[in-house]
Amino acid sequence: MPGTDRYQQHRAQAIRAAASVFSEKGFHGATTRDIAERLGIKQGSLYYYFRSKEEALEEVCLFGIRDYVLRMDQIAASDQPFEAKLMAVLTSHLSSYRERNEALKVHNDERLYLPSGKRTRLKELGTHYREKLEHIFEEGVADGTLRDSLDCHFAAQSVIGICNAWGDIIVRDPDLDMFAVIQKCADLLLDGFRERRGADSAAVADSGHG
Amino acid sequence: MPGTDRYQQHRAQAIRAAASVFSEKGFHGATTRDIAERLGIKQGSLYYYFRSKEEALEEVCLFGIRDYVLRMDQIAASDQPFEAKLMAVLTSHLSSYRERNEALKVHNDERLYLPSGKRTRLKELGTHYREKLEHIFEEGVADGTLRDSLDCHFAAQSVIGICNAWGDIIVRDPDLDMFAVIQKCADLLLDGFRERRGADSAAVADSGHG
Amino acid sequence: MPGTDRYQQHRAQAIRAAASVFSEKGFHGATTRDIAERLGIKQGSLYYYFRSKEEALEEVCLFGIRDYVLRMDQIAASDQPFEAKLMAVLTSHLSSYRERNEALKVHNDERLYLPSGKRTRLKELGTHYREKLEHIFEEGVADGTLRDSLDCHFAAQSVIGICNAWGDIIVRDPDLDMFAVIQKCADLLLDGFRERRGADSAAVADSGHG
Amino acid sequence: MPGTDRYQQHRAQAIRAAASVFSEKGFHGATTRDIAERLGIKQGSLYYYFRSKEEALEEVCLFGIRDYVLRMDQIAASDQPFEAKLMAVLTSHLSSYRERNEALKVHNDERLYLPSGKRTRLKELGTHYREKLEHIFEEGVADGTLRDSLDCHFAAQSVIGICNAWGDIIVRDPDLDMFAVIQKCADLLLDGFRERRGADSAAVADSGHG
DNA sequence: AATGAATGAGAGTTCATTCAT
DNA sequence: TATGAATGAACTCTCATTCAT
Repeated sequence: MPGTDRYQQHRAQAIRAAASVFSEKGFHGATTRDIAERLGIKQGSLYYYFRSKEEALEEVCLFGIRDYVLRMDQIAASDQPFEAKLMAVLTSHLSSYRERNEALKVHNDERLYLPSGKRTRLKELGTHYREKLEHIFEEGVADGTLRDSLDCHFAAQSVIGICNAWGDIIVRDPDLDMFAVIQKCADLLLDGFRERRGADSAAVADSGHG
Repeated sequence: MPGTDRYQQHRAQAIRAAASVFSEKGFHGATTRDIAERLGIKQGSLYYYFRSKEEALEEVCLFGIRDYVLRMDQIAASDQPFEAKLMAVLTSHLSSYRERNEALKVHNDERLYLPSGKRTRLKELGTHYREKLEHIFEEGVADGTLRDSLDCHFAAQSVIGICNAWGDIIVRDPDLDMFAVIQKCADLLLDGFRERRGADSAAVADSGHG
Repeated sequence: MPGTDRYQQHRAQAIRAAASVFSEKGFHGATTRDIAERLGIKQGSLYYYFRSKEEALEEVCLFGIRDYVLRMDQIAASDQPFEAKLMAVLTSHLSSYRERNEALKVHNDERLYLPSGKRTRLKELGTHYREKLEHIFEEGVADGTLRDSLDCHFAAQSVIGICNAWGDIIVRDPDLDMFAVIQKCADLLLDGFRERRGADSAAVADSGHG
Repeated sequence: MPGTDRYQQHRAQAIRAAASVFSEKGFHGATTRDIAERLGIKQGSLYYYFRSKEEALEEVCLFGIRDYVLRMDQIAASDQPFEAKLMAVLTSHLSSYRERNEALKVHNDERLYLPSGKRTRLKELGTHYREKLEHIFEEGVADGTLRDSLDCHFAAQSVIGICNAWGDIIVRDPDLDMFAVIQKCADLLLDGFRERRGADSAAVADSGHG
């Protein structure tokens, strides 16, 4: 009997189990038995929670970006300088991976295996995320923090790309210092790798390093 | 299965067909029948060219990074300033994707499905690539082009990450202007997004970017 | 796959079906579909009872010699004169075939197709059987029933060989009088085919050797 | 161009190769590629010598019993006492195995996989062999060498059974002393295992044993 | 006289899914 | 709420066979 509170709790566990298995073996490489085993139930019982393996993937993907998008909304709505928002975005994105929120990885790598019909909601959320991020960049340009010439679409995509790349590495290497990575990403995104020849550049380059 | 020239030619075509299918559907999502069909032969005949589906994946992955690593060697060995080398790396990496070399994407996304034994050669090549790239960054630091404080390992990983992220986008959107992307990536990596406040920043910002 | 009673019962039926099919067509000539059909289930369902066709063969072979060896133990432990034990052995062995225990035939003809690792248990049981039989012969020699010069190893192998040969014939010809065969085998094994002439027979027996 | 002498020679080699492979792996377990490899030619080329794998089996079986039956004819036609003929039969049969005439083993174990139509010739030859052997026994009874009560059909079958059983063992154990086995088989068949209680019997039982 | 290349049928096996209990 | 049992479709892979060369 769905609708129950307990049912929803169990279902959430099922989604997490599916996320874990999908992220390890990929959607097609994972079996419903794998998922059931991780949950501690039998294969057939899984269908009490999902109508199909595909629905499981759908739920995992949604779960993966839901709070991730939510946090972006919060960050975007907050009243901080650009640099702080960027840090918040990086932290939110990368700690998603570290908190074993394997669902995000699944969303990134496996969502294409959903039929396009079931992908629209995800696409909307993804677009929403990118647009918010773009908007943050636009604000940065407007208030003079960022270069006038900046292509904010490019910037947003690049941030997402870097975060996902480092996210994958972080997931695979639990000893990696996530906050160091976040810091270095922020430096890269703000100032790049090149040495500043001007007098004041040192102060800028230093700011915020632990 | 001789080392005939014709045989090797056909086999190369088979590898390309496999790359194409794997990149579209993933290793587990793709069927040997898919590959055979793309090649215009019957399913069973594939096994004239590969001992197994897994061997096909192996060959695709190797094919995917072979010349990619080769080009990196050439770039690293060349006698150019850092900025030029960076541009060359970005161009090589991203045009790998544009040239429909789907094998690179497959290498990135699917190589983990190979048994670890068959992955060592790939790992070596990948490490070699990253080390060469790191070395380019180290030279950049040494000659004063890059910040002293730069973590070259981080830098190399980030470049690879950004390239793969944009590579995926490029593969999916054939109308995207690849050279514009390359240019913007170079700008990001060199100078970041932040506005230069100092007097001299103009000189830096100028170099050839629109 | 629990240790349920019902499950074990069904599995036993599956083993018997496999025995029947293997004995008819040989291991490689039989298909899993054949076995499933004889069981009245669909091909894929067989794998609920066996992990592989090979495991089915293994189980059949074990089933084929298990009680056969057991009966030998009982006979060997019994307190009867040699002739009675011999009769019991022949009866046990041949009626194994008549009782449509096709598993024994499978064990004899197909066990070599098992990987050597899975054959050790069978080898042990087979050796055990032969040794018990040898021991019966040794007792026969010791109590004066059998010739002093008898090679008991040869004798045991020969009994097994004759039984298997007649067993094959018996399986194929259901009208054959099994007890007549048993009797004649006993006669052969005890006294051979030659006429007893009394005093002078020795001269004849010599001719033709070495 | 069949009919040539060279062709027939090559074909004979092909038959022997097939015999070797079939005896090792069974008819269904062997592949045409296996046979071709043993011959040193390529898979497709085998069809220059056989219309089908089945025809290969047919030829092997025929080859396996042809000279075996021939030798039986010679033995049966010869003018020797029963004991000598028996020895000749045993020697002929068992040395067939030792001479790596794997074809005989194939005939025994695999002929049932031929369609019954193609089996008639074999059946005739087999029957012929058994009848000749039976006839030898009948002569032995007639001349008083063998018991009056002997079932000659049973006797012939038993001889064949024992020979095949020991033949299998001999094939697998190249160190086994074949002539010792022949001698012991002869003893068994003539006099059985039981001790003779008559005064002179000791001499008989001893004769010929090393 | 032999082979490279291909084929198609069928093998064993896996797996998402169903359903009575 | 969960499971044991079964299914059928699909998959990877093998193999006897063919045929142009």
